[in-house]
Amino acid sequence: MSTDENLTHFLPLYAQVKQHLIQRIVDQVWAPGSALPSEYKLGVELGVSQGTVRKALDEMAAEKLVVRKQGRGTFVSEHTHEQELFHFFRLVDQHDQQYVPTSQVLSLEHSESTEYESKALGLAEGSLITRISRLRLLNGRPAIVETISVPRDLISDFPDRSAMPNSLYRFYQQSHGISVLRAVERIKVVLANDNEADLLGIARDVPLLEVERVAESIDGRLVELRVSRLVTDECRYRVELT
Amino acid sequence: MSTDENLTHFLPLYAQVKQHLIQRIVDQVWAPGSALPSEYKLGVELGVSQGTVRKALDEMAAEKLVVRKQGRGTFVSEHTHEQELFHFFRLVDQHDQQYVPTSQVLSLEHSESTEYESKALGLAEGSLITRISRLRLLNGRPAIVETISVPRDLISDFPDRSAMPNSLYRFYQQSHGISVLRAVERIKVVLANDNEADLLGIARDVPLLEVERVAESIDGRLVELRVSRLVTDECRYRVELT
DNA sequence: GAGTGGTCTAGACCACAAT
DNA sequence: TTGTGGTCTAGACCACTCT
Repeated sequence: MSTDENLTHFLPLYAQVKQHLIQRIVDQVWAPGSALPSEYKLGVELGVSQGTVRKALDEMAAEKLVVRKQGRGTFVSEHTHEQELFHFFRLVDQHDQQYVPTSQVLSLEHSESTEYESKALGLAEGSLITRISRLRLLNGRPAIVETISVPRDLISDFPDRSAMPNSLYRFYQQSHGISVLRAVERIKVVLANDNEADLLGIARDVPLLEVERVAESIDGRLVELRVSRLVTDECRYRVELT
Repeated sequence: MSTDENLTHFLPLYAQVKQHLIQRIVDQVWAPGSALPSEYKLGVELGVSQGTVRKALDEMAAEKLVVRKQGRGTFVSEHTHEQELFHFFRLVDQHDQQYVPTSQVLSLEHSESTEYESKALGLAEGSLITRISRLRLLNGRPAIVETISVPRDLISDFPDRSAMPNSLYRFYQQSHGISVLRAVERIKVVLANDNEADLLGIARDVPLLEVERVAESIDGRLVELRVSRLVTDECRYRVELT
């Protein structure tokens, strides 16, 4: 990695180092949870100073691509129950306490994508997808009906209904090396249909909060469309703007 | 700023520098929009190296407390129309385009705080507040009814209804040196009351999205409670999780 | 040309974790 | 004791802005 390369790409050295390191994580040269070489070794290998490697790794740590532990090393991020819970699950009770949801799989089907799914996931219409429906409970009470659509060419071997893990992002990562690091959610109000009313123990046409989430993997692929519909009698969707 | 201070507080030098600089921004030694001294000058003044000042300023830039401009200097952040729009206003249309809302002040009253307001803003019940109601239009169509509650001891001189600026955060900053940098929003579903139905041109009991926002200033004071109720026929509340 | 932030380097020492 | 990341410094050079 020479300075000439810098002049060619008009990109600072540390940014080139960062891209290089990200590519190696994407390529699973270093798997989630494993340690990267030390800053000094990476510097020697890439022909830059330790300080330049440090700046690349600091930015990657800020983006949660890696976790740095003093005295131990730098590790590729992995999805833990805690992380997923506190990072992607935004429902809190009236005292701002996060819920620990449980899940009950209602159905798992293979199908062709609808127009809506295709558009959201950037697929050709009629692509093969897997569609999972879940009922989620907060404090043991049915509160969320959720439909998850995943392209079959990304994940083709979901476990049986009975063995489906509560934390899907961890499953994607551990079984397929797909790390969800980013998501966009769009929220609106809808009315419960008969099925949702039945599952949630409410009347038809009761208004629900709909959260539509598109999840993106570390290399930019759209992994999942998740539409959650929930009763906000007791819970709130919480966002911090900073 | 000696190293001994570091040993006393068990805080890295750059973090002490950062706290010091933040305090000077809070105290309006450097007003929003004005330039800080150069890294080198600050280093000399505080008795640390330029690199240590740089690390402090880099973190402050990441937190949007300051803006750094190559070749020009480092400036205290100020609320611009653009910033406020793209940072705090999360409503988009069906093509993910942000709206540019307009506002119409419905009422401005001075009052004692309700239990709800007191709790949200951390006030003693019955504290003096100013309460503003606005109707906000998206693409010229009424879409949001908003009630804003502000402690009178923070802002006591709101302009008349007719002169009320569309961008309140800019007003807080320019007139009172109060910079809103952080907010927490909680979202739920509610039903339109008669007044809301009337203003929004919908029927009573149509479900609305309610966004409750508590805004916090740079020094941690709770500046504003804002409850917005909106029709999500066409718009969506958009969040990026990263 | 002078002044600013941005990048890159090299080296010293500290704090922490494992052996 | 060894190896890791964390902090701090000093100095060089680059890129940008203004006058």
